[in-house]
Amino acid sequence: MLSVDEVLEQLKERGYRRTPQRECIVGILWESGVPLSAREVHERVRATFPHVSLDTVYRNLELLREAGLVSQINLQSRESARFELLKGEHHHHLVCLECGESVCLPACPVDLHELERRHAGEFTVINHAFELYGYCKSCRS
Amino acid sequence: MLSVDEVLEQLKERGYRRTPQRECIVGILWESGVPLSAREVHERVRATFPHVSLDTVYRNLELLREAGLVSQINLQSRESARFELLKGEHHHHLVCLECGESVCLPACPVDLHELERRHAGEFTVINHAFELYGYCKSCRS
DNA sequence: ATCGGTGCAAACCATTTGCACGTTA
DNA sequence: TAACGTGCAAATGGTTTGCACCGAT
Repeated sequence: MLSVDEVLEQLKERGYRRTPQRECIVGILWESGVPLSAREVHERVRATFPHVSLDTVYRNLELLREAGLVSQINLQSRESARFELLKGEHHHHLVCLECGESVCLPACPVDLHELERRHAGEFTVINHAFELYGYCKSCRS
Repeated sequence: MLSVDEVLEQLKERGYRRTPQRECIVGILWESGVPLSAREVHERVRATFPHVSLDTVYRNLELLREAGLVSQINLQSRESARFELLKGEHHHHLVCLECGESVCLPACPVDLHELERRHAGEFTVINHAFELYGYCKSCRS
């Protein structure tokens, strides 16, 4: 379970600098339990740094994604991508088709090693995505 | 396992008309084993109907998706969506991060009923998405 | 004769990029 | 002070929409 400082430390090890904007963006992602869109991150960052631009948010999210510290989620929805800080535990989400809110699934239902083994011949598996779609308590009427 | 005609028949039952463009788009999706982007569908349709517009392709793909006859796959990257005709069998894909090509997984690795049961209280599960990402034989060097 | 479907062009919207300046190491 | 990071504005690219005409039922 990584802390905000540990995340920033990992960035530093990769040669990235520590800036107030970057700290704030990581902090926002850290605090929020659920995946956020770039726009949502931007709005929250602006509460502290009103001058921060949306491009900076995008650039930092991309950078965090490349560093493997953030996962980007955009399967099967035409909406904007959502980003989540990976604090360590591997998991997936239940996504509400109505309000877009997402809930964490307690565990990964997939035996990745088994799948990797099965396809080792033709494919090198790097990553996977799994999402459940449906309606949350307040949206199913 | 649905045929092209059966797909068009299902559309008719929902009040949609049978047009040459629509027939052709369904035919293209049918022939292609792999998911295609809207642009790819457009290019292939144009081989037969040079005048067809990209918007028509999008409108028909959306219509087929709404009718539950096509599944939309958004790769974990920011590339364009891909669309696949559902001929009946439920399955998922292995997607190459380099060339974008996808391979069908033989089976669904998820016990959906189990998951539905587990979350029945707070969530009504409608659908799910699962994708493996990695590198295919020719792209991993 | 209707009303859905289509083509065209313009609009939209999330995301990306070029550039000049400010900041971190 | 040398890159890196940021803000701004403009570009990009996939997808959607308004509108007038065409064609299937």
